[in-house]
Amino acid sequence: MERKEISKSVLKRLPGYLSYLKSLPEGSATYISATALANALGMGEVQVRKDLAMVCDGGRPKIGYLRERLIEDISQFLGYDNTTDAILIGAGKLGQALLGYGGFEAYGLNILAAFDAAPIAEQTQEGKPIYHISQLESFCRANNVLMGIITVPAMHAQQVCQQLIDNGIKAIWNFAPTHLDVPSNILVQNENMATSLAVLSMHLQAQIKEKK
Amino acid sequence: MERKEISKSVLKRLPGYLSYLKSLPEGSATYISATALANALGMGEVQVRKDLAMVCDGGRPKIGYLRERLIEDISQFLGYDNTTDAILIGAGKLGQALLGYGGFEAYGLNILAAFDAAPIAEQTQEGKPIYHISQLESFCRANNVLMGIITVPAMHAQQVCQQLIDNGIKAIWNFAPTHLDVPSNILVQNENMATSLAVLSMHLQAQIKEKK
DNA sequence: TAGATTGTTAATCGATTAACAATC
DNA sequence: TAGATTGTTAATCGATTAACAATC
Repeated sequence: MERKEISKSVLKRLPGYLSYLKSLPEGSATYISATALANALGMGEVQVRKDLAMVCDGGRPKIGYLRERLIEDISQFLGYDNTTDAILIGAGKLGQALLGYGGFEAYGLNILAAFDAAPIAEQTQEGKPIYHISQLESFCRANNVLMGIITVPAMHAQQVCQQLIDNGIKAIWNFAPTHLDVPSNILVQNENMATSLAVLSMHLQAQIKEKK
Repeated sequence: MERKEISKSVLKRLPGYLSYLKSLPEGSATYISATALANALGMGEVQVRKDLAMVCDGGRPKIGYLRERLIEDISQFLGYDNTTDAILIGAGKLGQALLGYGGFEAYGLNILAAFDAAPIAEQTQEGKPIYHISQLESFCRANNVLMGIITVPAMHAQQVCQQLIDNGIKAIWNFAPTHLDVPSNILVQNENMATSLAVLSMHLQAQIKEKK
């Protein structure tokens, strides 16, 4: 398989295919067609086929794709098979919820530790260490961490972001509802609840109006 | 101002403008230009101008937009000024973090209560009630709730989703990492962590490869 | 063979960007 | 007036969809 340049829109759909494929019971058919996948996820079948073409080499006409193989290919493409170490800054409610969420391992994400300006405990219920923010530097150097998760209040996010970059972080998952200024080689992925809410409440407004 | 049809992409950018405008200190200039906004958020200025044109009626050439007015217009457009009531299903870690997060009020979202198949407490630390899932129906009827937040494990999400729809919910904020099948008049907004992670880890893979 | 499916090439659609006229 | 800015019209770009040939 030749690895072509992949667009962000395709990339964002891949986890959906993967999770659906994985959710199929053990005894399911060995092969699955793009048509079946598309129907299950409410998408166009051509789109599914094109997306799959990016990550695996070929289904078989009239039969479809080898399910197990497809799972493997997508997982590998998304890097789920080799884990990424990350640290989390801001051990508040949201931060602790993320620390406690066991599900990230399935995505190859391993949160090593949390940092906070005023740690309330030495570790979480699950045993993940919570350090004072002053330990950030030495920890990053020692563990060669590349991903940082920001769950501090918006007010402090930019400053924390800068600290992360200074310590070698290359990718930032930002839960703070604010824009972060970063150099072009650093990637910020905003988990923006406000954005989702905007879409939802616009839909409700339209529905309410319609009813009148 | 004539309310035109707004695209999702524009809609998703509006909260960003709003939060930046609100973050400006009290004593800031009365007017702000699209150019200034664009620079601050790292966007194209034409795009900002076009977006703003959707929600407010006109800035003044050479001067810009009235900052206060812009905040008001975007807030109103996004429906932040009239609150939406919501209920949350699944009072696990993530559910409780969302229940406890005070910031949603600023977005006009009011989570009335949580429901769970096995409630571990009668209410959260913050005093939000946690009911048994069997109470869902009567609660929805009594309070005319239109938005539901799903924070149950993926396995149960579709079933919970159906219950919500049966009880009159029109918009669903889905935190479960799974696809939900719904009728076309119901909106599902997926808060998909896997999607974000895919983008982030792809970036890291590219960086690591580059280094070699 | 007929039919279901894949994969590719072309057409469409929508969103972003560029160019420019209008305004203060 | 000159220059900064707005808002609009046209061009570009990218992604989705449609049409179709290839395959088993």
